[in-house]
Amino acid sequence: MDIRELEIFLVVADLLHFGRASRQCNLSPSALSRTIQRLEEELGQALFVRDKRSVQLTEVGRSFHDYARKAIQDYRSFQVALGGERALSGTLSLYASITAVYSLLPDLVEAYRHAYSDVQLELRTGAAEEAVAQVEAGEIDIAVAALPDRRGARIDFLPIMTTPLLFIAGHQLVEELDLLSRNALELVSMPLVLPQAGLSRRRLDQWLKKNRLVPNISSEVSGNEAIIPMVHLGCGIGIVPQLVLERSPFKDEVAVLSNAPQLDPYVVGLCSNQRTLQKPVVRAFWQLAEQRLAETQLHKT
Amino acid sequence: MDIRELEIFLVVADLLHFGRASRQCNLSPSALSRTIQRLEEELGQALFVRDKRSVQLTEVGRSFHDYARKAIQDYRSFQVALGGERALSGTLSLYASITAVYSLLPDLVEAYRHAYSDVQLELRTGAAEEAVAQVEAGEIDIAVAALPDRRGARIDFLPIMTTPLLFIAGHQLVEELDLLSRNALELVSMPLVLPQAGLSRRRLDQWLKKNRLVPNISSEVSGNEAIIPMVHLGCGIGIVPQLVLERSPFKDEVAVLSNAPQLDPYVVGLCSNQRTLQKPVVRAFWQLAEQRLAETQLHKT
DNA sequence: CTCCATCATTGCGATTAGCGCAATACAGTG
DNA sequence: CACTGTATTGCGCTAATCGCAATGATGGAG
Repeated sequence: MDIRELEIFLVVADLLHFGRASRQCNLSPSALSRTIQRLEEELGQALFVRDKRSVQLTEVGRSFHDYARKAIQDYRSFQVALGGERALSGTLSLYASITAVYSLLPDLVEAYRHAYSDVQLELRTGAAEEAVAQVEAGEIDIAVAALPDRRGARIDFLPIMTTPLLFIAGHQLVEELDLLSRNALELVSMPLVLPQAGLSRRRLDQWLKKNRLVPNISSEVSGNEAIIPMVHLGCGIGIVPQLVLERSPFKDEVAVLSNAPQLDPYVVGLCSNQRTLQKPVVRAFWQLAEQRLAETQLHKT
Repeated sequence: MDIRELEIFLVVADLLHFGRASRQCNLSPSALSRTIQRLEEELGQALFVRDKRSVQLTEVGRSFHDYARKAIQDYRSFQVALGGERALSGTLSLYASITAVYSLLPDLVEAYRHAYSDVQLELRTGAAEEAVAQVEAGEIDIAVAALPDRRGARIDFLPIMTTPLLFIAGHQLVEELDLLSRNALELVSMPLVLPQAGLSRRRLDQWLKKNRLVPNISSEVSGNEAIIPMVHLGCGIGIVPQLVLERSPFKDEVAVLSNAPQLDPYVVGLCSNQRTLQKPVVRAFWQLAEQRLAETQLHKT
């Protein structure tokens, strides 16, 4: 009977759907199922009736829902009261992909430093791919990076913004190959400049596989930022997140191909493992981000 | 942050002594120390000041004490409310040594059946030694037996009563060897009837070792109950818990040797492992026993 | 002053619990 | 009847937790 298990229960009780709940909790379906089983065994009462097709709360489940909400509430209040007593101190280690350093980080870090000036910050930059691994290993408290498709265990993500994946080409190449009048399938047969690995590469590979195409790769580079100069040099068509393009000094030297395949957008956000996320210094950063996110959402509507 | 960890914290906060707290929690000192460390890390604040010679609560520790007590209270209330909604049902498996079946069990079982008549009881009897093993293996919910000196991990005990270990001999033997006028050291040099294993055997072995004596074992039997007839037959001096002697049909046929070594008394009580003790059916039995125990204590005073 | 007892902590090996993956069971659908 | 969607279960693996033994530090006894 753990705070985390209570939270998991609340999600299931809210959604009444194990699969969706498991995704929301960043948990495999089996783990979620067994978590609920554990709770039910510990209480000696069933919390849900699984009706082969639907999930409903039992009477006991409803009582437990009240209890769980209150218990979590109490715990959070206590944590807040604790934070009020003493200013946070310690070290917060951040890891950010270059993409993220340009976009999200300044805002967040400024706000954090303003609120918790006693916390010493440690910022490391590197490839987005590495970020998740660092978080999993506990080397880093929070990574600010693109969210991978597949999430490891005990990792929490906080999506902050999305940015579309754009196909770009140098102006000269656009004219040479008459790129603007071609359809998506034709475009991806042109010479491509791709990252060796990473999310956008996987997205393209998925799309190619779905359409049974083999890419014509003119060059592979590491890192999204490096793609843009390569494209500028006319090596081929590149794929970059809009966010990266906007911050690039070459952004006016390349053209965006609007007649390109629609890949799923890049999602950028925070990434931390659930264990270190318990640390107050870390949780504060996370909650600050959530807060700013909520404000932004409100602002939009 | 687990209910159990909160309880552990409360014990430490109450006793302000890690060693004693660890014994009260049936935990090794190291495990207890690390449990507190975990809590402190999770909260990001120290709960105790370890002053090289004394342990004191910090300010945060006092707040946490309030929180923990309330959280446990809430949980217990919820469990009670749960129990109120539906009568307990299921199976409770008990294991009792013969000694215990005669003494403690009738009271407890009757009270339990009266309170929770829907629970199906399963009673197995056997050697006291085996009881703890069965509990550890999870084969049995609760054992009613003598408490072993060394307790395994994750096992909870509830001492209910103590009974002294008595040296007994057949009347004929008392006269033959003039037992009543001999001192303790001489007595244990006489032929002895001992259980092959078990607590009373270990107690005697300890005493012998301390006094650098080698026993003169006339016969070894299994089980305390069997000792009495053997003693009655004049095989030698036996050692039995008073409780066993009282219930024995031979109790008038043997004499108690008051001039014998004083061994630590037998402690009889409940034994369960902390995991199955979470099951409501099991916890109910345990709490019922605690309740009756408290009433008895009150009665005495 | 030295030796010893006490007490919290830490290193280490072993055990347990919790997770993800893949397979399974089962009901509704095209 | 194949197929999809959904919860569960078998299994291997990793991480958490425990007990034992050693450590370090401290105050009291001889």
